[in-house]
Amino acid sequence: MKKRVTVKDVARYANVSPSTVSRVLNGYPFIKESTRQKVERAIRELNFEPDELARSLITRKTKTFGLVVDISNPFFSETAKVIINRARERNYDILIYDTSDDEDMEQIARFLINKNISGMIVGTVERADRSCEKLADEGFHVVFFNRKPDNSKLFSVTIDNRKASRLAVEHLVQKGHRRIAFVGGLFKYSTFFDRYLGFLDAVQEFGLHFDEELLFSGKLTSENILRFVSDILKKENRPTAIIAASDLLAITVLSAVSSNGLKVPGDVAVVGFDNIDISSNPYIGLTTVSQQKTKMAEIALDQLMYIFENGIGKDELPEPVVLEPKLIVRNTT
Amino acid sequence: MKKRVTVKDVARYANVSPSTVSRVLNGYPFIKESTRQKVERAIRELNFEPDELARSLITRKTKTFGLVVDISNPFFSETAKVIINRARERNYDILIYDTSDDEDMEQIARFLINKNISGMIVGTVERADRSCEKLADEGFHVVFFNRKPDNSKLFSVTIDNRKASRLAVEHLVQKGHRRIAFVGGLFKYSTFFDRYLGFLDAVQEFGLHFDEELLFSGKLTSENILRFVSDILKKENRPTAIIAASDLLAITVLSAVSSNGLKVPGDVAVVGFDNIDISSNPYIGLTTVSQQKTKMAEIALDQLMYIFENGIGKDELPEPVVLEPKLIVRNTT
DNA sequence: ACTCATATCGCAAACGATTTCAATGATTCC
DNA sequence: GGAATCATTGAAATCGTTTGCGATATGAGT
Repeated sequence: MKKRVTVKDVARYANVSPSTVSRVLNGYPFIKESTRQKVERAIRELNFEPDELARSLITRKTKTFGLVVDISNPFFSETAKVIINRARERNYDILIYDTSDDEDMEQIARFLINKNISGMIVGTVERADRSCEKLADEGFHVVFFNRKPDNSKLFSVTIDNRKASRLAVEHLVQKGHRRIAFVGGLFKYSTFFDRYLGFLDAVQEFGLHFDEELLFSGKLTSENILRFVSDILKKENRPTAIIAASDLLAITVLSAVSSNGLKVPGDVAVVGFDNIDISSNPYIGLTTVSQQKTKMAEIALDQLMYIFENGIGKDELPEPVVLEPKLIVRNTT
Repeated sequence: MKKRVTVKDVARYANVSPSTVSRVLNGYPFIKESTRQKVERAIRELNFEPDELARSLITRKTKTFGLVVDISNPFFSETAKVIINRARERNYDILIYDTSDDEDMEQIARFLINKNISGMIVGTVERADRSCEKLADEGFHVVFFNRKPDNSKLFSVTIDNRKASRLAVEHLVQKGHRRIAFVGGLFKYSTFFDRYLGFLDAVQEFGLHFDEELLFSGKLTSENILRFVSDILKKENRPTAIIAASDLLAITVLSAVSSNGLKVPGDVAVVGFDNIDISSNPYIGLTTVSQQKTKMAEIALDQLMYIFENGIGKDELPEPVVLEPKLIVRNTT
């Protein structure tokens, strides 16, 4: 059981008081250059690392952020990887709060605050109600990731989902498709809703016929999707392409298509969103609109760290970041 | 900014000293029943929750465990979900340590110990060297999950991988297959090695011809696998079935098969291991040997919590748990 | 009644940092 | 040259618990 080296030890070694050591540690401005050096040298030579526990006990904050996602969803586990590793490099910890269904954001925040956690990155959760804004006053910061809080001043990083959809349609139109179905998620999620809007945009832009019946937006169970796709494929003028609002959905669509005896992409083209890892597996080879998930993850974390470390002026609202979607063409179109 | 209620408040309210409150909190035996009741009532009425930070500062341990896995691998993100949620119910936290490649176990442990973390569940990492055993003396406990430490006294929960392989072969033999290929991972991982051994067992048991050339065990890149599968499928007496040592591998195998113009399961049958979520997607419909991942996750966590809370006697080694594999037949066989 | 063991509990010192307050020394200003 | 200012540091309190030690009370044993 090795002995811990504390600020006291450093202080004694450097011939100063513990307070001074602490000040050096925290970048307090009024320290004589020479003593700063002494202290820093002592820190180095004694191999001192401040005890975050003791530190947190008094400052009432930890270098830990919550990551609120559905961790078994590949899109999120893949981005979580990025966030976790980047956080580790910077000596922060990430606590994953797993949530599949919609939970009350404020309740989640309370849970994290109780653990003295300093902020959270929210990926799931229905929609950002304004309750989160107040939390900033308590020193708890919230950034949105992949979802755009409507009507709120909180920071978010997303892709331009509307444009993303347009990209998908454009690609299909170029391939000669005119009847395109859209399998969307629940519209209360901004992501899905925006993708739907973009779809409508494009339908109009390219002068396609809009058919209410080629649109699905219910609960995303396998059965629902299989049934819907089967139904539309049995119509006399069936669609020749299907856009699914996520890769996971798209894969289910693929199965519905082939179980109806049709070929992809010959009879029906399919495109998804997100570009999760499995989509690039040659067996799937899904054409998809990429989210730039790595970049998105990095920005979300960086922003959170920034406002945590520097605070946030009353009026300087961080501009939401909107990334460009990118079409990745593979074998399903 | 609400005021925190502390043991002091509780003490005053119950008319005892803080020490007594603390003792009640920790189940100290010599407390008069009547005062225990008083204190408990005070705790309830004041809605007191002990500050884990302060607690940890002095006890030098946290109610946090590390989970060492490759979090973007579906098998692990799916089990992580189980572990995280179960931990949360019990008021424990999970810190994910993401690692794709082999890192030194002891170094990871040191990292976690520095954060006052009390133990870890190890899912990845090449193999458990004995260095982890010493850590128990420092109060840091290690349990293995999905990997069996060879030659070590540490706790582990796995499935009977050897039997799992046998199950797969048996199933294929029943379907009339006699020439079966095996795509395994690196043998330094106990999981993969055991699956290989089970394969050999079964080859012998069912009197199959063993052909060195139908065996792959190199680095698991997509290219390697595609090439290998293509090669063996081009032979004049090609295998009629392929076993892949994980579902992810199996899906890649599927693509290799179809890109060689062969049909699954008509021309070639394929079976995987793990039963990750995507495998049940009808488009994949992979026949696989299930790991009982949920149960495995639960046991690992429970065991870790148990030895953390009750300590571990010098000589009572916890028996490793080995779960039964279960064959799940879908459309690839 | 007088030990003595055994419950039961409170005091005060930890744990390892931060932070307020005041003291000191140096510098500047008139 | 004395007052005022400002940079620089240390002493001590604090954060919210746990815990070693000692004090008291209680009851058993003789």
